[in-house]
Amino acid sequence: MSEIKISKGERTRERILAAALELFAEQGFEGATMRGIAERAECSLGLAYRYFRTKEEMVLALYERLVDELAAEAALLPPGNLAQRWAQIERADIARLLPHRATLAALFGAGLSPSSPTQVLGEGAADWRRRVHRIYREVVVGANDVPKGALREQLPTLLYTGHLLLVLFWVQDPTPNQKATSDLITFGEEMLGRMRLALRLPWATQAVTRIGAILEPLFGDPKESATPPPNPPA
Amino acid sequence: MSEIKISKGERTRERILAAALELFAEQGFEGATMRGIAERAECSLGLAYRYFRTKEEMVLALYERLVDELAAEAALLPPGNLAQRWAQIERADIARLLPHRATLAALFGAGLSPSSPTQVLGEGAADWRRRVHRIYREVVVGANDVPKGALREQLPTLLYTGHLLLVLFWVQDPTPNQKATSDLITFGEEMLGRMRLALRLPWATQAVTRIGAILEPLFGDPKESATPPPNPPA
DNA sequence: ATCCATTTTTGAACATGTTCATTTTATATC
DNA sequence: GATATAAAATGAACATGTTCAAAAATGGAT
Repeated sequence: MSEIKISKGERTRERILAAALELFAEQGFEGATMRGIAERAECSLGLAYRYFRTKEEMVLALYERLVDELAAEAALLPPGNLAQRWAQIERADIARLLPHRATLAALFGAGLSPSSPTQVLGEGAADWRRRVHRIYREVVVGANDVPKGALREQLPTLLYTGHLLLVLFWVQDPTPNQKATSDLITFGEEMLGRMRLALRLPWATQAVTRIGAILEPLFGDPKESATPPPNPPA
Repeated sequence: MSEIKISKGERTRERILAAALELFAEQGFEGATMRGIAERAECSLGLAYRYFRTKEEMVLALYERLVDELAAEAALLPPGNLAQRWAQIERADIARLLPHRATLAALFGAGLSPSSPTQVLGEGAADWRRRVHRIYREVVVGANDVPKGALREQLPTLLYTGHLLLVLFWVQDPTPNQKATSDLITFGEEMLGRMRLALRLPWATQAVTRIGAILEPLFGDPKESATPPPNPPA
């Protein structure tokens, strides 16, 4: 067998992660306890913390895996107009996330707290944020109806923002079968379909550029400009 | 003194809440401990839990107070076009929330988890969600440039959604002085200014109506349609 | 004043996320 | 093979959110 040497630690880490995801699926994020995870992984409590600094980091590991799958899907996307490509990938993504809805809800809860170490928009997540951004760049570049120019720079950021909002919405969506989310995708698809028409209006183009510029610092690398939200003294 | 009889419990509750807000401001949400709060309020740990079922509920109490202030601001809003009214109230709101940014971040973190008892979009928050919705209805109704018709029903929902997103964005905004948020408000103001022009396009009107319809179930009363996100077996 | 019911208050106990000093196991070096 | 260095693993201890049964204070009716 020509297998790459896989350290014992790697295998243990995998075992723990598997146990964690099982328990998350069975009992939800806060229902699953670290002790329970360790028990199912047949290891001690402390060991779990050797491989995952925190419970949330386990969800983050799941998310990274899901991002890889999303990238694979995007690569296989057939050519077409932007609306089709966008809708298809969003629908596929939502479907793929379905078994993990409750688990991801935890990420989109705690992960949105700026103080959390697993902050979705923080330092720790910068790498896969870049990766997702690249995915949407591909979605745009591969479309056959996207005008050239500055839009090519801003559109991926906009689509990425839309994606995050869509997932956030989906996690909260109380309608049966998350129909509202589905409707929202269809709606977005139609809107994107009218894009070329709308971009005839000069202020529409300008609007896209501006909102892209505003959004960018949030999704770019958090640099020295990053301000941890202090509580200014009253 | 013609004071309304105020029970001892009420006073204690107030004392605990004050202590909590102080500590939140000084040490952030998770920095502040329930024991610390109880100590500063000069009461026992258990007593704090008599008046607040959970730590998050204290933040919720703060938020309710802030919503009341927002309502007061809205009532004093001078007449004008929708764009002006909207921008003014958003700017005032953000400014008012500033001292509590880190504290509110906790709400917008944990509160977005569908499993949280203090869920922003859940049963417990339904009352003040209705209240905020009513505020935005006033903002719309009081504007002198809003066309009649279905829009009058959908616009408040849209503005409310925008408000939530804006606050969410603001809490995360890493730019110095939250400049990006400020830019976003200005941008929104200009867009609303072009509203009448845009609504000449029939599909634009239709778009607003549709997205309003999609969003409504999320902000309406959560009824039997509410589906707590289960983790379907893989 | 006395008694009773209600409200208020307490402090101990529990569950769970997290840390850490220590021990055990694997791996490389002689 | 013996030994030393690094990796892996342990379990006790800690901090904190939360619960709860019991005690203390309060207030009204007799």
